[in-house]
Amino acid sequence: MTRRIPASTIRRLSHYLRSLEDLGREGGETVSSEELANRGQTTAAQVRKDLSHFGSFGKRGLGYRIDELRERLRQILGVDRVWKVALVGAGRIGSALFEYPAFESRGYECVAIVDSDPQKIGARWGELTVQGPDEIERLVAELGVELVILAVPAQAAQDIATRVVRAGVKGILNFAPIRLKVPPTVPVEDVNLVMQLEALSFAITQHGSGA
Amino acid sequence: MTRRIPASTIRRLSHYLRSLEDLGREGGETVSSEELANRGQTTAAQVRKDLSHFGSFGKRGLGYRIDELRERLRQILGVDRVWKVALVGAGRIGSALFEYPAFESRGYECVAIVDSDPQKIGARWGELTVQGPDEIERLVAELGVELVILAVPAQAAQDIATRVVRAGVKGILNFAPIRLKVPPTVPVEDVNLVMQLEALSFAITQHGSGA
DNA sequence: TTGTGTGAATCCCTTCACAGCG
DNA sequence: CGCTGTGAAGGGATTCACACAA
Repeated sequence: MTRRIPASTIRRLSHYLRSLEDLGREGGETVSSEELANRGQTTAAQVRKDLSHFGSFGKRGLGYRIDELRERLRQILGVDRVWKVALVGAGRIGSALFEYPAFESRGYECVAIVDSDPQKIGARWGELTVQGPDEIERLVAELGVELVILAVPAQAAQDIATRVVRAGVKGILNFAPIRLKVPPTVPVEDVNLVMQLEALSFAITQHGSGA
Repeated sequence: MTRRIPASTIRRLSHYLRSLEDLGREGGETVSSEELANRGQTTAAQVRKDLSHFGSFGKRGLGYRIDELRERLRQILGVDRVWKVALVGAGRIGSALFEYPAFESRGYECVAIVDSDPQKIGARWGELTVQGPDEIERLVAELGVELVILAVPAQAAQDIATRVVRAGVKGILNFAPIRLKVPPTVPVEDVNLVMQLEALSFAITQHGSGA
């Protein structure tokens, strides 16, 4: 049904959904593409074009009904349901994510925590107990884990990735600074803070010397 | 000197620099654009085009000298020096970043930590002491802070951003889920994990229904 | 009149192809 | 030869502009 959608469009859709929330207006009211555009860094035409890829659910002369648009965006992004997530790596990054409130409120439920450090195995994190790495396959299968957040050191990441994919995981949010080799059917999102810092230092350096 | 460089190019340059490191070869040897391409998700032509924006420092018939290319990439990205960073927000994310080893090894030096929680103020983190938010302007000025990592709750983020920019900060790595309003001369990089999770759930959802 | 939906035009990034240098 | 550097061609995403519906 949907054509090939570029990643930039998805990022914007995610942004529109966020914008709807802090709009401070009732669900029955409407928003215009113009308004949505002002909240992201984009244009009204871009908003309409983005949405038009998925059907036409705006009202001419009025705009988009907020609750309708929200529901539609949730469907498109696939967040109109709960995703079961396993956290692999119970270090600093792992614990930061575990406590991250936006996480659960957006429909991502952490159902398992795994770490290889014997000191951590058995520890209670809220309702969960940290499990050893041997348990991964069983946990994925028994709990129906669909997403894995991979927050382990680089040298351990590929092995874990291979194993969880084989166990049936459908997507990976990867914090390890390596390019994971997984089948093309399993999407991987890389979180790369060094890259983002370098984008900053580049922008600053260019700005100074360029102008 | 340099033209308008798209963000995608910068991301790739950052990647090339990383690839040079885990190439496991001496600095005096050479790499071809082909090899570099195989390590990123790109093509040989793309590598050459990316590099050509900044001059021609490859040798025809041979490739690029590794140490020369590394030095050049560092210059381009602005990481051929140490950047002084202040960490604002000493919560989970903050502590994760503080401990992140890649951080310091890439030339980003954390020179100050700030938090508004009275329980945290005064705590020792390595060589540093957590400071109160009133100190921000003074710290930025006295320590010559150039980058700020903003890891505070959304409602506090804009205020901090405005203040550190006024105090002379040149760039911000923003973990708060809002779009910061800052002058166009101050680049902001947003770290948005929810967006990345949504990109995953979109990809998985589409994959299942589309094919 | 207002604001959507959408072909057409534009712009920009990527890829191609090859001249040219080592 | 081998591999870079780069104009030219190609493809995709953004922007424009306007018909049309409420």
